[in-house]
Amino acid sequence: MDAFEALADPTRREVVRLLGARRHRAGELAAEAGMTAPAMSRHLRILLEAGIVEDERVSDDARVRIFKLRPQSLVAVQAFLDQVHADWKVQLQSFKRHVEKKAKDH
Amino acid sequence: MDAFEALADPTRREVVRLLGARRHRAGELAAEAGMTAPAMSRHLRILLEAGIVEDERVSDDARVRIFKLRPQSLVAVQAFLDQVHADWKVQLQSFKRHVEKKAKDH
DNA sequence: ACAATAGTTCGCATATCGGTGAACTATTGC
DNA sequence: GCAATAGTTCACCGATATGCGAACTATTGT
Repeated sequence: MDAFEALADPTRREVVRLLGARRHRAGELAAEAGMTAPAMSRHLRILLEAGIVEDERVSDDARVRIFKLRPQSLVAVQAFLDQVHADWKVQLQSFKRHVEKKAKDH
Repeated sequence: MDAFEALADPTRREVVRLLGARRHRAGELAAEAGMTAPAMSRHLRILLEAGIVEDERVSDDARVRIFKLRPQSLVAVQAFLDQVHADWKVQLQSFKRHVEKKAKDH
């Protein structure tokens, strides 16, 4: 599942927002999202597979799993927006030239 | 369907890219995407409902429907990325301060 | 050894997605 | 009037997403 599909779900976007601010444990994320642990666990797996988050087990308690954001995973999304935006500017310029040419011809 | 869900599908992202460069007719988009007209028609409806594209019928042939991009619809996506990025920078700063404090204490 | 805790995996139910072909509407051109 | 064209809508199908509860694994603490 790629980044776009991963971000299509509101719960996963909320997770990304939370992890942008600080690291969270799986249980914290489930509680914050008002969701059962199994449901959150699957969302986290999807985010892991998309490379959007990574997990760590550095805690003194080996049961807990700490998730953090991999911001570099969002460059693909940003690149998409940038490309569309760049092309759109070209399209606008083209339209502008068209209008100016028409005004000049008349 | 919001912008994130609309952009989750690769076909619809391709449509957005194409419309970033220039306007297209529905049939052109179907052909470009290698897809039947009905399938593209539904994608376009989803993009319309998400406010990502708009259609026009200004052609001399009233059968054709011309689609163009509404770039302002992508600000929500950009805003999401910006927020995450901003929070992440704060998190990094916080981590940096933490490390510096630790180095100073020792 | 045992209870409690953190999290994942497994089945299941429901809903939606995305594709196709067939049928339909509307417009164009002869 | 009629065939061709542009596009949409409908019925259907297979695949997948998301939620839940139950069961399981692993770790902790007593």
